[in-house]
Order: sequence, then C-alpha cells, then structure tokens
Amino acid sequence: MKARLTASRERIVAAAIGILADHGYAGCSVAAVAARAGVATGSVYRHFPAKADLFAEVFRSAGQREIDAVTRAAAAESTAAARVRAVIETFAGRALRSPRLAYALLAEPVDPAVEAQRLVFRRAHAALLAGYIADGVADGELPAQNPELTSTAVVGALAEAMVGPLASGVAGPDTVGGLITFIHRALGVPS
Amino acid sequence: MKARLTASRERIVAAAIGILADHGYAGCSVAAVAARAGVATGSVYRHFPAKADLFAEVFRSAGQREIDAVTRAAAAESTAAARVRAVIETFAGRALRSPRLAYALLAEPVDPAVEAQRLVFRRAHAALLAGYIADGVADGELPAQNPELTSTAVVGALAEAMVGPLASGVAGPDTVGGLITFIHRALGVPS
DNA sequence: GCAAGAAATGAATGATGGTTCAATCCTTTG
DNA sequence: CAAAGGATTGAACCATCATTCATTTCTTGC
Repeated sequence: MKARLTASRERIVAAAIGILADHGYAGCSVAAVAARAGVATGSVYRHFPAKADLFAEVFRSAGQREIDAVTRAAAAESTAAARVRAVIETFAGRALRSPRLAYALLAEPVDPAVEAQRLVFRRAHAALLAGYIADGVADGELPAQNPELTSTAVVGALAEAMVGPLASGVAGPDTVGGLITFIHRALGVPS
Repeated sequence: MKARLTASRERIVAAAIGILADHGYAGCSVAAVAARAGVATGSVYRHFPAKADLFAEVFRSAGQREIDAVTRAAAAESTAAARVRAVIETFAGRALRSPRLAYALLAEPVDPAVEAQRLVFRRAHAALLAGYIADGVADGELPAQNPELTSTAVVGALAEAMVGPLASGVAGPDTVGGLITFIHRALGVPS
C-alpha cells in the first residue's frame, strides 16, 4: 500500500516531466498531468498541497537529472579547462536533444513559485562550475577570479546562447565550439 | 482631440512602466494600470486591442530607453574594449538603480506573448554589442570570432549575473568590475 | 445652443484552470 | 467475511482577471 502511494506519486512527477518535454509548461494543467499519470485530477492533491509544490518537485527532479549528467561528464576529466568543456558539451548536447524540456527548464514563463525552483537549478549548475573553477585557480591553471561570479556568468552565457537555437529548433554549425572558446577565454584558460 | 488621444495612450504606457517599476509584472492588472493612468479600465481597450499588445509596447518602450542609454554611453568611447565596458557599466548601473523594473524586463515570469518582446529587447542589446565586436575584429583589436554568438553569450552573462543581485537587493562589491574582466577576457581583449 | 457622433465609463460577463469534497471503491484486520 | 479507515474519483466550485458593452459624458460642426 505504501509502495502503491509512492509509485503513484512518482508516476505523477514523471507524467509532468513528460508533458513538459512534449508541450512545455503551458500544457501542464493539473488535469492533463493527472490524465497522463492515469489518476484522477483530485488525486494529485493527495500527494502535493498545490500545483506549485508539484512543479517545484518536477523542476527539482528534472534539474537533478541534468546536474547528474554534467557532473558525470566532468568527473571523467582532470583539468579545469577539460571539465568546463565537458559541462558545456553535455549541457548543450542534452538541451538540443530535448529542446522543449530544456526551454521549459531554462526560460519558459512559469508561475512565480516555480521560477524560484528554476533559480535553484541554475545555481546548482553554477555551484558545480564554481568548484571546478576554484580548483583551477588554486592550482594555478586559471588566473585569480571570483569563482561564484564567473560561474554565474558562464551559466548565463550558456543558457542565453541556447534559447535561440531551442526556439528555432536548430543550432548554428559551431555554436558549441564557439561557446567553448568564449568561456575558456573568459576563464583565462591558456591557449 | 487627436492630441488628447495620443496623450492618454502615452499616459497608459507610462503608468504601466511605473507599476512595473514599483510592483513588477505581477502587479500589472489592466485595472491597476488604468487606475494609475487616471482612465477607466475599458478605456485601455480603445488604445490597445489586448493586454498583450499594451505590454508589447511597454516592453518595447522601456527596452528602448535602456538601449538608448547604453548606446549613448558606448558612443563616447572609441575602442571595442572601452565600448563594451561602457555597455556593461551602464547596463548594470541602471539595473541596480531600478531593480524591480530591471527584474521585470529581464527575468520575471510574464505572459508568453510578452515574453516574445523580452527576447526582442535582449536581442537588441546583443545586436548592439555584435556591431562593436565585429568592428573590433575587423580592425584587429579582437581575435576572430562569431560576433552574433559572442554578443548573445555576453548578454546572457550580464543578465544572469544581475538577477541574483536584483533579487537580493545588493550586488557584491566588485560585481561590475568582475564582469568587465570576465567579458573582456571572453572577447579576447589584450590585457 | 444643439444635435450627432465620438470617447469614456465601470459594472457585468466569461473563460480559464486550480482546488475542494461528498460519494465511492479498495485494502486491511479482527 | 464484515466493518473500519483510508485512498480515489471527477464533477462542481470558486477566484482571478481580461474583455465587453449599454450607458453617460464630452467635442465638434452648424
């Protein structure tokens, strides 16, 4: 019984991520999520006090998946420059492969309460990068800088450069390569 | 009179910008805008077919003001590096001086139709920067790069680095200086 | 002044979609 | 197997605003 409860809660979250990926936040009415999860509309409220709480969890969950992917990619590298490159390639690659979801997570208008969770998602990426940058500064690979500020700026540059391609459906031929050059230069990676 | 019509249309737009600056987009109900402009709710619809059209104009107008300010600041400089610095300082300075308005223009959740106008605003900043960057590349001040991509990334970095301070109300002591260093490096300005 | 028409009014309307809840269905347990 | 208690249902409810429109108030031309 407890397992049944947990399972249906997870089905609801998964259904919401699915609709987010197919139709964006605009398509995510509570009724639509419930239908896709195979439960009644009202049942959603047995698991979440309000829609905002559901989508806070949805954004947390989908965001964590992205964070895990870039963390894994970066872990395979050993210099700050290579780690940052891995983050950019993974982030952009996944975004371009699931453009609707990426747009929803990054930029689509959402309820203010959900927007807060989006900031958490962006800050998590920034925090990850800040660690790599701080390490790079500490062992002399990168010049002195404020890792929090530069990592935030990197996340902004990445997100902004993705929004155009995500909307139009196609990225320029060397968007990712150009971003890597731009960000490496910005961090002071020696050429 | 015709002048009276135009005047009241402008009062409505100005009132909307005022509410945007005081209470954000969330406070911008048609009734609130009309009240502040000193007209009846229904009168707004004599000037704009729908709320989205009003706010398209509001974002266009407020955005143009920002574009004008950074354009003017950049025009006083003669190298690409100095122009970009002037853009960053002006953009950040104005944002920090009107944080609620800046947040609304940059990041606050808005109706999808208004979001489109926000993209126009961001793209206008990027286009301005792209021109300076292209000039810098052309006369050898900057290394070869794709000005559209790098200017977009710069706008993203700027906006993202501002959102935190705009929400919390205070910028770190050297946020602007750090951003200038970051962006100059990213563009390949010789040190 | 005075019609005739334009403009302004603001309360009523309507659409959307989140939230509730009385009725129903299961699962559990003695 | 029966009763109790919780889970599920989904149609009704309600709050929020954008939008409309019958009515009133100005402007204008004669």
